[in-house]
Amino acid sequence: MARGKIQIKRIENQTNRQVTYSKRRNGLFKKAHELTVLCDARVSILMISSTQKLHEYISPTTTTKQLIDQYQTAVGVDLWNSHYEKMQEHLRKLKEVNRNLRREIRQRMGESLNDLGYEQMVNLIEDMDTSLKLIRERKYKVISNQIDTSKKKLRNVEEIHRNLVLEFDARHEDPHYGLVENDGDYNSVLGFPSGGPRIIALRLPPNHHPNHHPALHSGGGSDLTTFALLE
Amino acid sequence: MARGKIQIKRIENQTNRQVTYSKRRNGLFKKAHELTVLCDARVSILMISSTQKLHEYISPTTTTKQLIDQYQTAVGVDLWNSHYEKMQEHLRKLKEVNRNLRREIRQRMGESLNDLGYEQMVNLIEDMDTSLKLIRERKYKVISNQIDTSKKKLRNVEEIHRNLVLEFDARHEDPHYGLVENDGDYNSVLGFPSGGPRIIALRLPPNHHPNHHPALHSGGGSDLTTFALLE
DNA sequence: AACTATTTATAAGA
DNA sequence: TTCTTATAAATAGTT
Repeated sequence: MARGKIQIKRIENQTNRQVTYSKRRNGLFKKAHELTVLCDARVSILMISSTQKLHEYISPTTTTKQLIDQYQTAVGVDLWNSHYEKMQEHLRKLKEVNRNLRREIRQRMGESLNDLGYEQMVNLIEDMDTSLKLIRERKYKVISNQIDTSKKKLRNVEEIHRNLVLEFDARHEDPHYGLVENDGDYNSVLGFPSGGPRIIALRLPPNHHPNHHPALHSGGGSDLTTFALLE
Repeated sequence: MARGKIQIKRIENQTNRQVTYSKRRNGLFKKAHELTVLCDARVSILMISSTQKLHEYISPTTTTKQLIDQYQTAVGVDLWNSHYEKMQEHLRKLKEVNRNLRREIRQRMGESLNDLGYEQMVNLIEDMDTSLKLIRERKYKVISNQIDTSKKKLRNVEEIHRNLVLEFDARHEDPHYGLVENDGDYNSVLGFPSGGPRIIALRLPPNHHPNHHPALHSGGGSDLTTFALLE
């Protein structure tokens, strides 16, 4: 626009094009900024040069993201909709499944029975009867397992007790023996809440017999001998 | 820039501002387009006026979405991500809820009982027992309703039958009477699957008695008298 | 929306 | 890139 008029068509000279791009870009950004200030408007300019470099202008009163968001709202076509669609669909299906699951549970709890036909109600009752039997069986199994475990624990404790009595008999001339910690309260061992492996520590006199009883496992270098109870 | 220099600051006169916005907007878009052509660049301009109107320029060689996508890639900040996050979270929660619902149903069907403690199992059995009672009560209620309905239908059919017998007695000298359609199969009326209102048509002789019986409603101009069954 | 005096942008050259 | 400058283009104020 100076020193000669130019045709508005692609500048073939690469350097020239680059220079013009740079100059006009600044001009454009300047105009955009003037518009922003003069007219209290918000402007976003994104441009990509023929060399794929990106430049942007954004009015100081806003952000590019904000303006793009507003653009979407105004234009109505949600630019990220295509990104969302699958997710939206997934969400919809999940909600549907959820609704159905909730209804099934409600019905199994005796609510929302209006949704069920007579046949379905009969089936539900049959099904729940079967399930209830299964759960009761399972309950009995759990109970009997616990009884078994308790019996084993009891036997184990009795065994330890016997050993202690033997130990006591063998060493009754020595006044230093003694049972420390868990002093004979075997009943607590039988309770339902099962803790970790229970340890009973027996303080032995320093010079104890090397091989006392096979069921007693001697602890490493410590003078505390430990007895692991069967779980 | 003509007829006097102006300060680059907000134009207070509303009309003036509007006019300037319009003029300069066109100038900006024209410049943007020249840049597009001259320099083989791609330009996107989004602008929002002080009156919240949106205008845009986009190089004919591209689309706004394309340019915004490229902008994102170049700048590295994913504009859509923040939009996703809420949805992702929602999705995650729904899946979790779904999982729990499924587990509850499985447990109510006697599966996955390993996840339940003894106490929980006892509670479940109690709960299911109660629910089962509820459902059975409901079933009995449905049955008794159906029985009531059937009884009503039966009484209605009997009434019609009585009327037909009376009608027959009153006209036994006329050999043209006859029952057409639904020829006496009252049992089918008692079946569980309830249809629409049942109609029994009785073909009467052309010159029948004007007032036969109050329970028989005469159909309009037709010579078919209809009997509506109570539902 | 058109006009036009004037400012501003910028093409070409350095 | 930046500066210079002749000239094209844009536009503020007016009609």
